[in-house]
Amino acid sequence: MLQLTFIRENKDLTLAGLRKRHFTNADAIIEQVLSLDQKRRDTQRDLDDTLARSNAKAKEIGALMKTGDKAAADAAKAETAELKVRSKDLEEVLRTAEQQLQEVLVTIPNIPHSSVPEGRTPDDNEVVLEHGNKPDLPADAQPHWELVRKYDIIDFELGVKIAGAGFPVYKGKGARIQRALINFFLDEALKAGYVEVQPPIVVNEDSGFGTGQLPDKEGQMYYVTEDKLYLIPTAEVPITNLYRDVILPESQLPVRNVGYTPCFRREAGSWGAHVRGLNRLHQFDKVEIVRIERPDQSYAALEEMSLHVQSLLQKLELPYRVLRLCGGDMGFTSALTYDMEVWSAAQQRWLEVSSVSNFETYQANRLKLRSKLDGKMQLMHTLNGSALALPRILASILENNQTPDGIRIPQALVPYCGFDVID
RNA sequence: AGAGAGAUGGCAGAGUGGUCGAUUGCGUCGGUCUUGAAAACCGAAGACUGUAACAGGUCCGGGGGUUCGAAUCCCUCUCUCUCUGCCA
Repeated sequence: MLQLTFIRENKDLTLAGLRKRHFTNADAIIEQVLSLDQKRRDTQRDLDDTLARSNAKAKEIGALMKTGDKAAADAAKAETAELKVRSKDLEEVLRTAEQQLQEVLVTIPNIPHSSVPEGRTPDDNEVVLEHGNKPDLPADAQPHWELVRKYDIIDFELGVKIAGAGFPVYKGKGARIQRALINFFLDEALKAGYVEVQPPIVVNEDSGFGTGQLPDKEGQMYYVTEDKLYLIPTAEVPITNLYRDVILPESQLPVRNVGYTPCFRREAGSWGAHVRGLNRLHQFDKVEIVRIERPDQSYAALEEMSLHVQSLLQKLELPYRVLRLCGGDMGFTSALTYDMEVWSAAQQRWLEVSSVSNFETYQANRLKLRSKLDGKMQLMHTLNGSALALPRILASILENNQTPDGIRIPQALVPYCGFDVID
């Protein structure tokens, strides 16, 4: 959520940012925010004034009671009735204004960083760099959904029986390579200075709101109605919310956490031609890195996270590219996002395996995540990134490394797998 | 799941209708002392809102109520603890 004072003091900047996002109705909505804010503050002042007079009267009555002047006390009591009615009314007006303001504010996305490219669709994203050589596969190379059947390492039909489409069953070396990838990613993060956490994989409504999934992406999450809990779509939600309503001592900054969790996404209405096999699932595994930074350090941290993710891809010997998302393609809460995509040789397409974002104070404002720096209380910057999401990594490893004798496991992963080929 | 107890500042823990934003202890920070540290002593310190700055307002788990006045009384929700039951 944007800060009200920021909008108030930087109206033009705000509008320019929203335009970059191709956010419709920006002018009208900002006008509405400003007028509601004005009303809120005027009412607040009236109310405060009324309450101040009530408080004074109450004190006066207390003093009169003490001296035993009952008649004077009763007279003073009579004077409070009007103040009471007035403050009740004003409270109601104030509550309504605050509520309306909140309702509008949560519909406004984050302001893009100045380096975010102009653009409307994924085609407008900027390719920052490409790394590695795309392998030349023989003509009879198979996509991963054929390969997993051939080597019997993932069973999609069995998953349908147990749960439904999009819930695969990993078997044998398929299960072991999943476990290997998770451990590899976690170990690499530990080496880079991250502290491992194991959060709950369900969250309450406050948590969903804190990181921005609610109320915006309600339909994207599985919901357990009986207990009012959401299955997490990413570990970003529980891990970042560890710091909700927290004032971090300066000595604890920066915070670096890494966590492995399964992730659940309903993906309602997004099933189509491009989602075969592992390309899009309802349940998948992911290792996530989360950081909390001083505002002046957050963009350096973002670059560091990007390099960390790239180092993982390099160790896995996967060709990849890094995109800087354009204004129209960025997530609602982000100020700057890098997407990492690996080359999937048999499908002949790039697959997104990581998204690394700086949210600046957007999440922190909802979370009330602050720190006192240089004697001033201020919102911290939150960042997160996948490091990494498993299914598409696996898809790419399977496709890129297929040989007539089986699938070669990347060297870095062999110690974790305990085998060097799937055959 | 049943019965009972409880929720107060970073933590511990007072406060049961009126100068209580809240005693005290520990912890934290600053100072004195010391070559330095510890100890001792002295002092400082909540958050939000608001103002040009003061002032003012709000906050004792959440919400509502009684009262001129609520941390304190009433209702309700949530959570925690203890005992019993069940269970990885």
